[in-house]
Amino acid sequence: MKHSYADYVPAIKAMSDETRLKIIDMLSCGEMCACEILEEFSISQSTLSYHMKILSESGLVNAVRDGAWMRYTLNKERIDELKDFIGCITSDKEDLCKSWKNKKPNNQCC
Amino acid sequence: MKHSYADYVPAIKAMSDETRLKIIDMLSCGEMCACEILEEFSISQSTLSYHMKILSESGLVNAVRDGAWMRYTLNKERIDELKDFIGCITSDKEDLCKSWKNKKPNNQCC
DNA sequence: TTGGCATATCGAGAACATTCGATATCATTG
DNA sequence: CAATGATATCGAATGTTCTCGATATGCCAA
Repeated sequence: MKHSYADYVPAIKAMSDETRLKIIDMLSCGEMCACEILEEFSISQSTLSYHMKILSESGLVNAVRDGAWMRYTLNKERIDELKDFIGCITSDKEDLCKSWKNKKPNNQCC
Repeated sequence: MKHSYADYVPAIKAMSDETRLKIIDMLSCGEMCACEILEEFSISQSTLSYHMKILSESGLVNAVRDGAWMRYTLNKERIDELKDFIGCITSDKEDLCKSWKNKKPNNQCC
């Protein structure tokens, strides 16, 4: 698989915050609107808006306006891509490994 | 599964950096020492040491001293835990969802 | 068309992250 | 035990993230 690390940094950064992790967890149950989400936290409305922006700009969350409300859902495709990416970089890969290893005789370092 | 969001924040933060993602990718090929890793980057030795500290304190990477060198490996167990956690918070869960949804009649928001 | 509710943006302050060069520590080898 | 090489830590500079209150915008309903 081809991938650029930088392509995934915003999504991983989006997940690297306790509040946003909980929001993702909540959205896994299905669509929620901003004010419903807000009720579960002790943060200001502007702070929630900031977090929702980070989540939606990262691609992990879809945001659609419905009248006065914003309705949020998880972007499952994007989340699957991220999971695949993490699976990929944490598992052995013949080709890439050849270029990083095998440069030195065994067990010899610097 | 029981989990606390905060337990996973350091590991996700550790992954939210391009340099560290590449290091994880490199380590997926097997053990490497600091100076081998350093060769692949254009960063100072102290900066690499900082990144390796973040990775090892997050639990994603094992660090063992071998004489003058540090040998790094991926902590596959911890990585699997993280993958499980991400899988968990991004998939529907009967019990938790009940507490977040079903508070209001259908489709009614704030 | 005005009032009120939902959400977004702005500006500022505090906290945290990243980088570096300099220096300290620790291990090995002569 | 001195010299050298590998790694860690320190202190400072710079950039980024998170939070808030204040205010703006967008939408609906009377």
